[in-house]
Amino acid sequence: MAEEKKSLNFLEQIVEDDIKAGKNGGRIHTRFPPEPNGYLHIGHAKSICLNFGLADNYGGQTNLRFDDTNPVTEDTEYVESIKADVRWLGFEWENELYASDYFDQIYDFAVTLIKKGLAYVDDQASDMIAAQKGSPTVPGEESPFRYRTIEENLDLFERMKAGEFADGEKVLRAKIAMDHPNMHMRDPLIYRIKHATHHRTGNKWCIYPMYDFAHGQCDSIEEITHSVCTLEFDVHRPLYDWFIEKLGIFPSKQYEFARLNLSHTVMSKRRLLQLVNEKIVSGWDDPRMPTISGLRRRGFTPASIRNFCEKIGIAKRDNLIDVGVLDFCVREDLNKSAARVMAVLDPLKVVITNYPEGQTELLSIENNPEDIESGKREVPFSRELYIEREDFMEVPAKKFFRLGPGLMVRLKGAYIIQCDDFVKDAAGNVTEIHCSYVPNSRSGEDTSGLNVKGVIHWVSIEHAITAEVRNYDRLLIIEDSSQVGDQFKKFLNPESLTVIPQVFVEPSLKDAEIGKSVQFMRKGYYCLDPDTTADKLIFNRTVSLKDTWAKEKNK
RNA sequence: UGACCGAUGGUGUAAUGGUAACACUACGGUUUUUGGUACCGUCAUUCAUGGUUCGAGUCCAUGUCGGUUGACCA
Repeated sequence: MAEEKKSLNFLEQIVEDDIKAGKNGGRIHTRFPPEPNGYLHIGHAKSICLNFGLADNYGGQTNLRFDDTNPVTEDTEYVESIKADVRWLGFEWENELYASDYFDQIYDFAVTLIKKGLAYVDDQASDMIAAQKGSPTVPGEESPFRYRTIEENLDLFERMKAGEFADGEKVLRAKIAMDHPNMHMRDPLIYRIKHATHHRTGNKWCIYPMYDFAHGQCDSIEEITHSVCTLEFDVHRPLYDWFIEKLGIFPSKQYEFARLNLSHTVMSKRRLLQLVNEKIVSGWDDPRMPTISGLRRRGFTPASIRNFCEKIGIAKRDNLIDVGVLDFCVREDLNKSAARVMAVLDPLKVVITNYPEGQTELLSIENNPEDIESGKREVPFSRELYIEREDFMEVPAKKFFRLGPGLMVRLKGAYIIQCDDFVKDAAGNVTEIHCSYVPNSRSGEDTSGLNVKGVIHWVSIEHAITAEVRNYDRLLIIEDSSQVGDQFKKFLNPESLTVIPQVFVEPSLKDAEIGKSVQFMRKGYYCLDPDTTADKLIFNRTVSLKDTWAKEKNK
């Protein structure tokens, strides 16, 4: 019995060590903690797969917890989209929770801190507080309000809660050390006044805890064992631990991993929002967006995204993953499942001169050579066809295995044809080509003995239906958007969306379902966009097929 | 210029002191009624220097480079 040793990432290692040491009775409990102020993106998918995966693999549970401590920016619209996206990715949470569920408890935690002399109300304006913070190399100064009595702090904090003060008039701060080398430990703000309506608690509260005084407390209340977050929270960990220790509550532990950076796109919520607000994209679900909803509309499958997250790994060093990896994952998945169909995107008319006028025959073509179970469909063939313009060359290049004067190709699932002649317009463009077919070369019953190298796709003009095609490509022309900051808009790819208003597709596509992926043979994977109407089919390109001829051609 | 984190092929991720591996990309080739898929092959003395050790990618020290961190955001 060959024992295959699966290599562990550093978090799995920690979890296994903890289980071995009997920590928390061997219990594993993680959480995915989005703030409901934006849509989920592929970076969140990495975190979702990590948190749910860790729990799944070690018999644990995962909570979905909305980090809703800032009523000004948060909304239920986002809550709903986040839930839908997590489910679509294939995960089911143990408990649906909200930081706002714990506002009473967190308030009590603050009171506890005040009573221990570890928190105080500061009356200063934010710029004053900021000035007193000092800098990484210069110690901060203590607030003149730092040594108020416990009674006074208790009274003031209660009156903050009661709504006696305006926004910004007072804050509650933890009393740690103004000369701490870690800036986050210099008496951080833990409560602020915001007279705003919260999406869940309405107007019950006018004070709200800050992230640092909410996240770890929620983790602790839920007895989360492994609180996994991204690297930038590393510097918050001493504070995370400080609150838990001073409060004497369940000791959740925080661990940090490197967030996903994807090439040729932007990932920060702020920049994605900018693309939406400035109408550079059509919305959060624009197929060019790295959002889960954008990827879904683009035609990515949940399995392809999960595989992607598995493939890129978990570590602590900064990384930049090439979008090509995502392309690979979706091709890998769709290759097995997507039905093959024929679509001509850039038509060139072909007349089969020796095929009877008015005759039609139905050819039976397999739906997917990778999946015999998928069966066959009937495709109509007739005298006049469209083929792809790029499949004909007036003066064929070396190694061009398609049509040109005197050259032969197989029409996929049909006959072998030979190009006899072509017609040009006044401008010198080829407008149609004349071919003759080999009657005994019909696919599956070929007795011609001919062996042609090229196989091309086609549609019967008489039977074809039309559709709009939206070809998507990478959002940016540069790999690493982190190097250009807010200048990223200067590097938008003008070809991130190319619309082809009218293409010709085989009639079976009349019954295409929204969101279902198909392969346009020799072109790429496409899926029907929700913008589709009764009289207009719209297909999004998920990803093109690999094209080694494109490379050969450019040699 | 403080604190913290990191450094392994073009890109990611492994190797848990004992022969540097896997995937993607790229480049060759085989198969193919998709120039797709599948399959085969090619591409590395682990940032530098010193130390510990029989043995170091791994441990220690110093340096270099990169990242994070100073919102009444999370």
